[in-house]
Amino acid sequence: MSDGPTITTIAERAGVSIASVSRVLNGLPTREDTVRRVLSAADELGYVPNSVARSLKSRRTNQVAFAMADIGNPVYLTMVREIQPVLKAAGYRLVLHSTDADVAEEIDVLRSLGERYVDGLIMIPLRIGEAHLKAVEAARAPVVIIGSVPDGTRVDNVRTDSRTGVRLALEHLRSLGRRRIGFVNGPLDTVPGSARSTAYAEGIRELGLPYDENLVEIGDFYRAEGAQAVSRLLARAPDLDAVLCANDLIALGALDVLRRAGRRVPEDVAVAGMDDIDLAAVAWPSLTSISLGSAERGRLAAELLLDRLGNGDRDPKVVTVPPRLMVRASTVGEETT
Amino acid sequence: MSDGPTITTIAERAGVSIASVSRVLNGLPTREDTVRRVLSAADELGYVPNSVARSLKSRRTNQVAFAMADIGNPVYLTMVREIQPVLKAAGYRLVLHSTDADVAEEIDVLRSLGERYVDGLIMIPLRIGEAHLKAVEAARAPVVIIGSVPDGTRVDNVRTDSRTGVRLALEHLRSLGRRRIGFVNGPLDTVPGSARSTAYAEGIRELGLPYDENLVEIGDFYRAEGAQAVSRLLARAPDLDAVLCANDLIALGALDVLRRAGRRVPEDVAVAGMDDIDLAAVAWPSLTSISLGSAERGRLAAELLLDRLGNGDRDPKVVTVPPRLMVRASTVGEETT
DNA sequence: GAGATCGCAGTAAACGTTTACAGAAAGGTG
DNA sequence: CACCTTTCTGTAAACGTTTACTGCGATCTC
Repeated sequence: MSDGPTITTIAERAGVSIASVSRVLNGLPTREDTVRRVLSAADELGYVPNSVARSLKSRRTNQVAFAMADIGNPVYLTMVREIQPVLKAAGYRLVLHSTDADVAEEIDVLRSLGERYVDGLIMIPLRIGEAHLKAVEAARAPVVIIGSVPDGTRVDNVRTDSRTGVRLALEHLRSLGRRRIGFVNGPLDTVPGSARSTAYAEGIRELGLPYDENLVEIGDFYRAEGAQAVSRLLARAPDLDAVLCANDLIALGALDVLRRAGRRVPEDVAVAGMDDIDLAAVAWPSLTSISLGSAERGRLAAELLLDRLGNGDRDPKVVTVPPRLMVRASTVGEETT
Repeated sequence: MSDGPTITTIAERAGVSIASVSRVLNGLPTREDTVRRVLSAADELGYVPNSVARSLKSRRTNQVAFAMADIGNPVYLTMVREIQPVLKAAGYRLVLHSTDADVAEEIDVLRSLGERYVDGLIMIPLRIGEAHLKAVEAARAPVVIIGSVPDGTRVDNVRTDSRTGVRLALEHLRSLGRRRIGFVNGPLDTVPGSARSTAYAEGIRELGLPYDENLVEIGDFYRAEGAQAVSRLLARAPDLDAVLCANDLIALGALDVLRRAGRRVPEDVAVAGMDDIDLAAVAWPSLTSISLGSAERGRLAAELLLDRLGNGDRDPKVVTVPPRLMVRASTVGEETT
């Protein structure tokens, strides 16, 4: 593990200057004979260029960071899986940050862009407040935010339309004849939580159904917390005939709770989730879900960032991925599987 | 997005030399007055130190890489989730590599350590051949391998004992009275595939059962491929009363296939998997599995690497995580859930 | 054959830090 | 008061690259 060879080592062995070595290695025009000597010296020494030195000079690191709350969340995982190959193909490495949805940590990631250890950042904050927006605008490297930012914020942005998503789900449930449609949400101070809350209230009214606050329960976007919230909901509104869950993890918890409570899905209670995670298709019964295009959002974010890296000062772009209804057994029964 | 301030900028503003700035920022003894001037200049300018320059000088990047086949695999995901906080607490960032189990890519990751963009690497190769071992020994930065390497290889190594794991599972199934125990494996040229294949043959004999090659089927370590393999197995050995799957994804596929085939689990066919992924506990029926301590292996690998980074030339360590049997409904029925 | 042109290679500066070394100012000692 | 410490600061080199500039020998042009 001795110190590796540098261009200086090569230059000495090949009997040329370090400038020539650099030129050869970068494919700049050089005399045939010099090229040969340098290349064979580099080869014999097992030379590998030092990327740190190169970065210092070139001011590019060929690294991009992705920051999300927790890679255990299937949605973020899906995004990582899409983002990575796109970046890799473009010659970038991926640095992963888990922020535990902690605002201070997220701000810190933005601040740390000043260290210049990455060329850009893709971030998906659960909550977006003033502090975020200020930090984003002050960021020292290009940033792409996944999740709606206020209009006018000068940052590349990939969004989905969870309002329409909720509406799609509600219409689907209503079209199956359901009238007592419960809603299990995550925290209201999160971006998706607040959007989906509003959308549920609106959607219910548009369908001509009465808004009953007993049909709404708030937990968190995880399976266990979701399951508890569903239990509470079931206690408060035992007559419900459908449950819309603000994400699929909650919905999976709901399937469990309903099964244990002896309710048949979908005969007694139809269940729909959101995000269309991989698990939705393989759960039992398979889960009807609103796809919010996680994979596509990830890919688009990566592409937006690459585009921005190649072209520093174009205007910020906003890309919206439309939600799609994925109908499966948890609302319409097995026959369609 | 103008170029950020450097210590030179600060030095000018504070009217001192760059050396003083550096000393103040690193907390070296300095006159009170100088400290104040430098700090306030740094503060006003929003200075953030350039980590690339720092790395070049210090020869440390505070980055560590983790390379695995595919982060979509729950086992690797679990490891990432364990590794990340350990590294973060020690001040390291995580660089993620997905190699798609491609040997050339894995070798390339090892080679790229010469670029010195990370201080160390944790790698989990699916196959380990001569080329790997050579590349590992030649690596220009500390490496920890998760997965058994041949004895004598000079590298830190975290292993599990899948042989014992398979035996635990077989004994469990036998103790439940099962005699026709099928085995669905992944490719034999992989490290786990070959180990588990041998272990199954041995284990069956030790239980005094006849080895029947009709009870063995090979697919791949994924759910879909596993399901197909289970279908084939079921066709060849319709009388089986238990299936051991070489990982949990295969086992989840098995649950599906058996349900569609009208076999009750576990009454007609008991199913056991390996890895004890999160999903095993929440599947329906919940899945009996051999835990191979993925989380623990990840954590140990990170700790080994940190230890090595702090202490370059201790002898390589080998740590083994013992397998544990997690009994759930897919072998013993619902009552224990 | 003299001067212009060209292809190539070497010197040196730069990227933004850290740090060895030397020098200056201030204080203490005889 | 001369000298020795001590404390602080500045100069400069170094980390490993890339690249602007300069210079040299060879080829071309008339």
